Amino acid sequence: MSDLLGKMKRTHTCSELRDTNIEQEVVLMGWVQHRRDHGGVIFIDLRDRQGITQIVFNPVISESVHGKAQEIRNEYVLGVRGKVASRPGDMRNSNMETGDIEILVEELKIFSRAKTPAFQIDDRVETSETLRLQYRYLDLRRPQLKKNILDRHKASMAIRNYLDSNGFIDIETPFLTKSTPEGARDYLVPSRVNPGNFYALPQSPQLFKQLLMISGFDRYYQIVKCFRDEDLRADRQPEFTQIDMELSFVNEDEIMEIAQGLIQSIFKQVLGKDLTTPFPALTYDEAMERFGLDRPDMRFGLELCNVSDIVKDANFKVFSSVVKKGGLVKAINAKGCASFTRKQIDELTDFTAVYKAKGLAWIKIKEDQWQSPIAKFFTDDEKQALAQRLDLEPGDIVFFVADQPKITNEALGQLRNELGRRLELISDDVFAFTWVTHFPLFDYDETEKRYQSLHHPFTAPHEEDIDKLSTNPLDIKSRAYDLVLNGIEIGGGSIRIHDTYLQEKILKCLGIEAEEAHEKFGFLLEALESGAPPHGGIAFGLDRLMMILCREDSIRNVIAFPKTQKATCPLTEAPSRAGSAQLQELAIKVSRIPE
RNA sequence: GGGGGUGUAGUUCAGUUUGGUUAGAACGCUUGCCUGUCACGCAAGAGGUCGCGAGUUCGAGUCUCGUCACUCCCGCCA
Repeated sequence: MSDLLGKMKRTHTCSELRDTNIEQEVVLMGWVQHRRDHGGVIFIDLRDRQGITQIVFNPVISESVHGKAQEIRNEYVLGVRGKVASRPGDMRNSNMETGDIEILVEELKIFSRAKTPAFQIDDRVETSETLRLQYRYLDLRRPQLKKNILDRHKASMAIRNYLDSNGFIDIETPFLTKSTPEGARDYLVPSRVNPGNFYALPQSPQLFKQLLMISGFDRYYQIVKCFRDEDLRADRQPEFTQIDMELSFVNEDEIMEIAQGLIQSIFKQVLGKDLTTPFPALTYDEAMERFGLDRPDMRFGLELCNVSDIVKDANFKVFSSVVKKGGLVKAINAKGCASFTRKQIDELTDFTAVYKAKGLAWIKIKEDQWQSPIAKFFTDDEKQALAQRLDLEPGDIVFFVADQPKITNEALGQLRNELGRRLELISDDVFAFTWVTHFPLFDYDETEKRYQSLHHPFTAPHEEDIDKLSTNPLDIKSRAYDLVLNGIEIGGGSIRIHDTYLQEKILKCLGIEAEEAHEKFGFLLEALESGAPPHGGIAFGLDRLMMILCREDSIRNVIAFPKTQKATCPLTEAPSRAGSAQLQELAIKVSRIPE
């Protein structure tokens, strides 16, 4: 039988007692982290959310309490009353915050006995993902995961305080709603009272926050769950959290300034780190040109270099024919890496093949010659031009990818990141932010033969580009911006279209007919006609941001109850089959549910 | 949908290349001893469907095929 709490009242946490508390009578409550039974005296590390304090059971103080303490095992939940005692000099533990003191226990309550845990509650012992998720409540007792969750709370408070003091209003938007016109698959929820009809869980509160602008709540925010039924990744969960904001009567500069302040405030509160603002900004075109990706990791150099013009007439047909077909030949000079082995080069070739590059050409620059399978194809003039453009010096190795622009940029951009990792140019302690602006408004979907919004169809184009709608839509730049941190997109937003006429033109360009538009989000179009302020916003992925702040490499480690890669929860065993009575009530034909 | 990695004691792993007697280690757990430890120490002990299924073989943790789970990536998705 367990002891009850009774009149026992916790006076302190396990992190706060110090030398100054000596002789005080205190009551601590918590879990047993370790026990060290010396036959006579028993030491126990008592753990709670805040920390660990050593408690001591000594038969000299109480024979009966010491006897009872012999039963104690790891993870038992205890309440102890006793006196704070100083630890004599060499018995102090400088590794513990509370290492100068200990509690001499006079009264012991065992609130709860615990089975031997499925894994040790200790960061030093790695455990499989399944087991961690199945016993998530034990996993959350471990220091690192606990710290991540507490840091997330700090971030959450920083966000609320900052946005509140900047005039933002926290407004909840519905989870049971209608499909939002963004790319991802929706999670559907059947409606019992409307048989055969479904709600969609929101992929983001996009339409609602625009409606709130039209309502006049000129600064809105929400820390809000969003849902996307797509395959998972280390940085993607089917339900994730956004810091969602929308503002009226502002342009992108103001939004970016406020967003920077928010990030600054989060870093200050969570890490105590002062970030310098404004963050640097790149246009999309510049990011693609220099880094090959729209989310460049700015912690290191190794920039990409376009050499298409130099090799366009080269005897090396792989290069020249690509250029003639409108492709791109770009290169990275890995300074001082001419010592790369054949094996290393092969690994890098395989690496770029993942991103569809057909090959990875290379040249090692030696003192007197170029060592390379392709060097012989270049004239002396071409070699000289390459050497100058790429700043080639003896000891360098330069990698080339030649392909359609999309593939060249992606493959070489990813290779750049890989080289950064391999050459250890990337530090966890550096936080390199950059804005990426002037995204294309559309891209072209080859399979569906039509234009698609890169962001979403409510993103405003730059004013000077509007007349390209009828001539060259792919040249239109949008008023969208992403915030990139260490090569990871942590947020993005845009100025929205607040003009019905322009909105209709854009929808037409996207091939969305009036009828279809009306059916999908007619309510927004109608609202735009009811007095819409100029407005725009931004949303940050809180999980990704916390992942970087906590130096984790998976967002699962900053989410209390995440899902596996198959989108299941080993703890609750969700998703699970529904009973046929339940399905019948929802008017879902049971016979069509696969066994 | 596709490619890679992993799966052996409660946990983390070794053993698989080259099939061969009773499958090991560390931590954890149990019991005993121990009054100053702090990942206490010492001694003894328990603990195995080698993910699952089939096949090859005199013989499979080890080879083959299938399958499941976890994970990383491509596709997909901001």
